[in-house]
Amino acid sequence: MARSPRTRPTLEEVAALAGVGRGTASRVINGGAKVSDRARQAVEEAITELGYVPNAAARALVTRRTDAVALVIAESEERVFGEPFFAGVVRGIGAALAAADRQLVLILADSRRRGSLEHYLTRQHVDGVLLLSLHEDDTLPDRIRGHGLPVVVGGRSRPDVRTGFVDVDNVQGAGLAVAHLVERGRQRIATIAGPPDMVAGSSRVEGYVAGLTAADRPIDERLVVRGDFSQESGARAMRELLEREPAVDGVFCANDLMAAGALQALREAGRRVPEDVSVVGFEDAPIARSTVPPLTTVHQSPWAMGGEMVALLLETMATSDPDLPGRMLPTRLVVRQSS
Amino acid sequence: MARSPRTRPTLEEVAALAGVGRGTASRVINGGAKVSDRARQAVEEAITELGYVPNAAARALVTRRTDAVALVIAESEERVFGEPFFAGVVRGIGAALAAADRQLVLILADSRRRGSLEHYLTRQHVDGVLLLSLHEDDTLPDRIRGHGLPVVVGGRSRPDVRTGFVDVDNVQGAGLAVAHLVERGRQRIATIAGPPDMVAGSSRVEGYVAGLTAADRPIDERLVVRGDFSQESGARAMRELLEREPAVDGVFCANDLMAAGALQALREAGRRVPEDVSVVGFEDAPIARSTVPPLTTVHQSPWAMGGEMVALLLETMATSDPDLPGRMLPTRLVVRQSS
DNA sequence: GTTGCCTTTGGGAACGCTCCCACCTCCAGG
DNA sequence: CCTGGAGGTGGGAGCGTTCCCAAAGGCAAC
Repeated sequence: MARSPRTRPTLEEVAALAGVGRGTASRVINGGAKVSDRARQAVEEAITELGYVPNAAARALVTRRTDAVALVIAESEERVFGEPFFAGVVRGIGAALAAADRQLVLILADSRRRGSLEHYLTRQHVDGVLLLSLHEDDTLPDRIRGHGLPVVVGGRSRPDVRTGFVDVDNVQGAGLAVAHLVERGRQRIATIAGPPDMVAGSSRVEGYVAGLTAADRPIDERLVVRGDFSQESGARAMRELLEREPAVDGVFCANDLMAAGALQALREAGRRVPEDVSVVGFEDAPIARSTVPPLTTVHQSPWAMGGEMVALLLETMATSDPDLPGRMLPTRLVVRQSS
Repeated sequence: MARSPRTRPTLEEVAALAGVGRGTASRVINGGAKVSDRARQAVEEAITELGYVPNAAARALVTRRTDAVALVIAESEERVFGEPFFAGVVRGIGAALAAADRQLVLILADSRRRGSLEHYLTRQHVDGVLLLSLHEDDTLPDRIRGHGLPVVVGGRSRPDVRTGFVDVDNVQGAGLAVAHLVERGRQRIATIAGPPDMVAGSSRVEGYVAGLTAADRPIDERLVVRGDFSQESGARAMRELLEREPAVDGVFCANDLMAAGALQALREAGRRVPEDVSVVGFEDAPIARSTVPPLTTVHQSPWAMGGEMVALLLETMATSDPDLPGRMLPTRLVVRQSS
C-alpha cells in the first residue's frame, strides 16, 4: 500500500496499468460520464493498486480553481480564539468545508502585514474568502471583492451592510428575551448593553426597544446602561442600574458574561434571582450553565453560523454574483433558573 | 492597481513588458542571482505595474513543493478550540508559519473521516504536518511519516516518544512548584494529579516525586489524588485530601482549573490560603489571575510552543531527517498570592 | 587580433492534469 | 446495404512556472 515515496504515481501510470487512455482515466476520477463499466472498474482497481492521489497543483493549474477557501481572522482580536463562540464558528466552518471537499487555509491576519495579506488573497491561491472579525474599519471585504474574489463576512461591521454576510439575528433574539421578561410579569425591565460601535452592541438594544414597544411598554432611558461585554463591566452596570432605579425587576444583558457579572452584583446587593429580579443573557455560552442560578439566555449556534457562512460562500462562487443578500440566523430562548 | 480580474497577468507578460526573457523575470522573483541591475529594475517595475502575483499551482507543479503545512487537530478534542492553551498554540503556529512564508491548512480531523485524511496528507498537498492532540492512540504520526511527510506533534501521546515532538517540560515545571512549596516551609505537600493516560497527567506527578526526593522528603501515597483536569474534580480531590490528611499544608495541582477547584474546597473547609495551605497550579491560564487569592502557578507559553513546533518542522523538512529529537520547553514559576 | 573565461540572457522542456476534438464502433432506421 | 447518431475512447494542446543549457556579449591576457 505505502509504495516507494520516491515519486507518487501519475494519472498516466494509472491509465497504463488499467490499459486505457489518460482521458478515460481522468473521466473516471471526475465527472464519470460516458465511461464503460469495464473501463471504470479497471481504472478504479489501478488507483487503489497504485495508491494514486491526484496532484492538486496540476489540477488547479488547468481548472483555475484551487478548491481552497481562506479563513481570515483579524489577529487584533486576541479573543477570537479561546472564545467559545468563535471556536464554535471555526469548527462549523471546518466541518462544512470538509463536507464540500474544500481546503481551509487559515490566516491569522497580523495587522502589521496587511500588505502581504491582500497580495495573497487572489484567485491564484484561493477560490473564496471567509472573514471573521467584530469591528475593524474593514474596507477589507470590498477590497478583496475588487480582486474578483467572493467574500463572506461572519458578523457585520456595520448594521447597514446588506450583502455577503451571515449574522445572528440580534434584534429577534433580544425581542425574545424582553417578551419573556414581560411574560414573567416584570414591570421595570432594564438592559445592560454592549459597546455601540459593535453590531452586537447596538442591535441588541434595538431589539430590546422593539420588544418593549411591542408589549406597549414605555422606554426609559435610565434603564439602559452600557458595558463592554466583560463580566466586570456587567457587575458595574448592574450596580448603576440599582442605584438609578431600585425597583428594577428584570434585566436583559447583551451577553452572558455581563449577565454573570450582573448576577454577582445582585447577590451582593441582597436581591434574590429570580424572585426579586429576573435576568436574561444572550449567547448561551458555557458559563450560562454554571452561574448561580443557571442563566436563562438567548441561544445562538456558532456551529450553524460557520456552516451558513460556508453555504453562502459556495453559493456566491457558484452564481458568480458577488452580492448575494446576507443571512440572519434565528435564535431561541433557553429558559433556566434566572428568570 | 486593481486590473481587470478577467485573467491575472502571467510571468510571460511581465517579462514582455520589462523587455526581458521569461527566465530573467523568474530569476528576479526568486533566487535573484546573476541578474543585471537594469534588468532587475525593469522587471520589478513591470511587476508593480501589472500587479503580478505568481501562480502557486504552476510553481508547485514544477518545484514539487507546496509551501503549505497542514495543522491537524483531532476533532474528538472538543476542547481544543476554546481552550486558551490551544488557542495560543495555534496563534504561535500561525505567526511562525507566516514569518516563514508558508500557508497554514487547518484540518479539523473528524474521527469518522480518517480515511480521507490520510488520503490528503501526502506530498501532493502539503510539505509537512503539525499534529495537535492530547491522547489518542495515534499511530497516525507514524503512518503519515510512512508517506514520506515530515510530522511534528505538539505534546506527546506517550512519554517514551523521543523524536518529532515539542512538549512542555512537565517534569521540570512540577519540580519548580514543589521546590517552591518546600522553600515556603511546607511540611505535608500533596498533589492533585491529572489522568494517568495523559502525559501532562503522569509526568507532572513524576516531577512532583522528583521534587520531593530532591528535597529529601519522603513520598506519601496518600498525598497523591487524581482528578480529570476539571474544576469540579479539583474540588473533589481537595476534599478527599483534607479527609485523608488534615495536616496537609501544601498542594501542587496539575493544572489551574483543578487548582481553582481546590481553592474553593479549601475555602469551604475553612482553611486560609496561603496562611494555612499553599496552593500552586500549572499552566498560568487566564483563570489563574482571577481566583481568590490569585494563583501561584507554573507558567508555560503556548505561543512559544507553536513557534517551536514550526521551527522543528521546518528543520526536519530541510535536513530530510525524519527523526529529529523532540524538544522540551522550559517553564517558570509565577508567584502570586496563593503560596 | 585572437583566444578564452565569466557574466548575463533567452527560451525549450517538463511538471501532471483537464479539456476538447477527432475517431472508432455499434446498432437502428431507411 | 448504406447512412447517421449515440456511446465510448485516445491523445494533443495548454495551463504558468522553474530548471537548465546554449549562446551572446564583454573584457583581459596573450
